[in-house]
Amino acid sequence: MIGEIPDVVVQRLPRYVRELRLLLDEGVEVVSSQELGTRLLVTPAQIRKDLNYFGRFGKQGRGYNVRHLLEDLREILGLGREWKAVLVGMGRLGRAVISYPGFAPEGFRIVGAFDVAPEMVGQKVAGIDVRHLDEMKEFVQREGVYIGIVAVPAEAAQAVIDRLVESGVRAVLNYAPMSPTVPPEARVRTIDPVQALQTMTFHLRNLQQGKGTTAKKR
Amino acid sequence: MIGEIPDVVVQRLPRYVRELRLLLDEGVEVVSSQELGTRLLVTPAQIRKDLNYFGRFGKQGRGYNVRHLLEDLREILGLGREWKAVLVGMGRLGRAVISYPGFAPEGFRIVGAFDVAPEMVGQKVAGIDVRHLDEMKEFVQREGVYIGIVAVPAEAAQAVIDRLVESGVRAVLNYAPMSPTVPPEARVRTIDPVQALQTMTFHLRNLQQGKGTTAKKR
DNA sequence: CTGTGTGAATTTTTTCACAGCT
DNA sequence: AGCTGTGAAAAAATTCACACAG
Repeated sequence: MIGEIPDVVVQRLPRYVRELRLLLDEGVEVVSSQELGTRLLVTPAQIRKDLNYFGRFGKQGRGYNVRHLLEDLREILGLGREWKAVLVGMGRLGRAVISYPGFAPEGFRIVGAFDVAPEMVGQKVAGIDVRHLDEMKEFVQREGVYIGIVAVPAEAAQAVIDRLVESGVRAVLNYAPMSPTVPPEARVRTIDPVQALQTMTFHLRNLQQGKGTTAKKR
Repeated sequence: MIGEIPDVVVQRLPRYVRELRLLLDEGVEVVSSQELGTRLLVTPAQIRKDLNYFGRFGKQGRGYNVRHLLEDLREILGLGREWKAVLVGMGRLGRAVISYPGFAPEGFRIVGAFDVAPEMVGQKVAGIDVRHLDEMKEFVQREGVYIGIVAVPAEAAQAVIDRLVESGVRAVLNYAPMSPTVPPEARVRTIDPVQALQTMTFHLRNLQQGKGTTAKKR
């Protein structure tokens, strides 16, 4: 039923979902590709094409029913259920991630935390027991976890990702600043704020240096 | 001199930079597009095409000098200097960002922090004074800051971004889960781990719900 | 020989434009 | 009349393939 969907299309769907929820909260019942596109800075044709990969959700002359389209897209993205995740790496970054309140409302629940540092293992962070990495495989398989979040130093990340995938994890959210590889049965996405900044400085490179700490006031 | 570079090319350059530094640290002096491509999961032709937008860095029959290519790419990306940044939003996320040790080694220094909450303003976090948002514009202009980092709730983010750009900021790193818009003189990039997860669940959607006892093998 | 630089070919992605449903 | 769904056209990105430099 769903054929081969270009990845670039899948990447856009979550943005549609989020905007549709805003529209729903605003009490909007029907939206045109035009209006949705304006709000998301996407062309109407692209929205229609994207949605068309999955079915015919619109009513000609009218637009899309916000509630139904939202529900359908959530279903398509597999968001109609809760997803368990494990987090590896309980350093500063890992602790920030496990305390981040943005995952749960979207159905992502961190159910296990792992590290190798003896001083971390056995602790409880944000209500979750920190276990030794060696217990991870058993845990992942017992709990049926398919998502892993990696917050270890870059040097250790590939090995951790390998172990996650070997344990049964099929989707990895990587916070380590490196380019990981995974076997074809798994996916990985890297969150890297520094790289995001570095792509923008390209366009800024001829701007003036700001005043340094020793600069005189003007 | 540098013509119109496709954005998709610029996005890849920081990855090349990072891999080249690793190679340099390993003592590798020369690398082929083949070898670099293998390490980054990119085709050799793509690497050669990308680099070609900026000049001829390679030696035929030999490859690219790691040190020189690294330096040249850093210069192209504007990474040969320190960039000041301001952070807006000192909630849980903002405090994690300001304490994140990954920015400074790459030349991004957070020099100012802003919030509107009276209980935050006046505090010092990670050695940086938290000021009221109303002081931001003056600060940004006095210090010559071109980068803003946004860690406020989604509802407030667009207004904050508008104020940043109006203050003179030209690049915004947005941590709020929303789709911001900026005028053409500025750039914005959004860091959104939830969306990253949501693009991956699409491929996982037919996996079993996991609960210990009903684990299934294949 | 090896591996770059680069036009040409191919593939992918986006946009156009309009028939047809409501 | 308004707006979707969708082929066709256009644009963009990627890959091919090879002349040629070291």
